[in-house]
Amino acid sequence: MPEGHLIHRHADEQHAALSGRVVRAASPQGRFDPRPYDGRAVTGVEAVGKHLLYHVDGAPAIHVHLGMRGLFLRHADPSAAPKPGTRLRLATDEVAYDLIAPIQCEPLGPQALAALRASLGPDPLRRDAARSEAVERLTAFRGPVGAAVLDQGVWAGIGNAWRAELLFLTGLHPAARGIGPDAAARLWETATAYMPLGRDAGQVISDPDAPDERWVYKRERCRRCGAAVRTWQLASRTAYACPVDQPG
DNA sequence: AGGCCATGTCAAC
DNA sequence: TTGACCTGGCCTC
Repeated sequence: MPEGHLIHRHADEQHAALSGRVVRAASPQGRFDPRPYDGRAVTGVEAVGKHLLYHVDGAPAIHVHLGMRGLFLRHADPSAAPKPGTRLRLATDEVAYDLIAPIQCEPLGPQALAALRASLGPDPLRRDAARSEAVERLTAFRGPVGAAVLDQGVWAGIGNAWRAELLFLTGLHPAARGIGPDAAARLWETATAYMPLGRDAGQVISDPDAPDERWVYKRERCRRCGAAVRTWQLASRTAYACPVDQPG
């Protein structure tokens, strides 16, 4: 379930395991050329929204996007055989990470890297995200707030589950338009408060006292008031809202 | 065993 | 607007 919180979790874990180490790189599937990376030192792994970036000494960065189905398999024994479909394996003497079914795994030079960063809005999980810019980009969006938060150029890292839960927690209806700076700031505060909990727990957390529960996402009834949750398509994804707690 | 859907995104029609 | 990506989880048979 790769929304931003899980991408950051992968980045944190792999940064700790790979950064400062020389790695073996391989592509059992054959759709990525590992040669520029094999035997080189990883200098950092970071997440920007839902994108992962591997910085490698003397080689272009590796840009990975998991999409909906991509996943990592971690092998505590780096001599373990990878699945045949493994796009990329990065391994040290201690651990191997196998990348399966990403929508993107490509080398990225400095210019393309800068373009990628420029295309993304502030990420609630990054320290360098500025609240003022987050408010500006959200209030400037022409369209419903439920489409704005899924637009990675507005805010980066939010997916469908976080959209549903963050809008609920802020009391905003996904179809609401013309969100003002106060509401935008409250939504941003909610995102920066909850998404780190989700990163640390490895799942969406919208109630710290009930980490496995959701308020409206994929629910028949609102967990707070019991009203029937409304669902409809918004920005090509299923939107969820409580008609009582998220009035029009 | 097999069908369908999913937390995402983009290129091709 | 649809297909690709080509996995995993859940459901039905």
